[in-house]
Amino acid sequence: MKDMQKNAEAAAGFLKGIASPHRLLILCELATGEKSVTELIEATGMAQTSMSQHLSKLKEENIVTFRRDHRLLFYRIDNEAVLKIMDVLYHEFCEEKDNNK
Amino acid sequence: MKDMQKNAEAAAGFLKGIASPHRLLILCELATGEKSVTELIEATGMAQTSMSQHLSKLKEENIVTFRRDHRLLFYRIDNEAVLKIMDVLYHEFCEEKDNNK
DNA sequence: TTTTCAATTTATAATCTTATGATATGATAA
DNA sequence: TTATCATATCATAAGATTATAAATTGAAAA
Repeated sequence: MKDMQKNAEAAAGFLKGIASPHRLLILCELATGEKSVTELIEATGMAQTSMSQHLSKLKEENIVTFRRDHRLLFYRIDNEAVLKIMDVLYHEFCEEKDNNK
Repeated sequence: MKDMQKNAEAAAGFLKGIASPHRLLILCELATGEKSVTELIEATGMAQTSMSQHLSKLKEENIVTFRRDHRLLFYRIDNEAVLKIMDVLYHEFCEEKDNNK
């Protein structure tokens, strides 16, 4: 069982896929359901090119997929592990702040 | 509740702390209990300077702490969230492989 | 068909990350 | 005290990531 090295590389690649403030923000938006690229841009205030690049990275790591509806591309989260990790992150970095508000 | 930006940055910083094959390997070693830097170097085959830098990054993100015993520094995981995420990663990137082996 | 709209791709410069080698520190054994 | 062991820090070059601007694609409306 010395694929630990290989496993670590795969896991690290996956983590790098989500280890960015912009991509986490995108994922938070998608957590409530699929959204078009335009909607994501409006919701996050990111530049269009930047959004495209971040979505492309999320696709590369098999974290999101999309479907086309007319001119619009609708992205959605397609990864169980990411949902679990977002849950952990929510408790660690978002929930506490609500309480002592 | 528009600290989403702030929360995303904090969470991304934390994720970057573990999003490295080397640091994941270190964390796997520490998952079985505390270890000295020398033990970690032997177990992972990493260079001494590199190990020191990675441990330093893990300290920065409050993922590990250490205690001194004579000349040796013993590091250990000191973060619940990281343990939960490692559990998710294990199921996603390690467990499957055992089965179809 | 041509134009327009939604999105991607390409190119590039700025910034981060990482590995490596050299030096420094701090604790202890000689 | 000095030498040695365990570890950290510093400096630097190579590589990866990111933001931005410009050009490109593909679908559909005119």
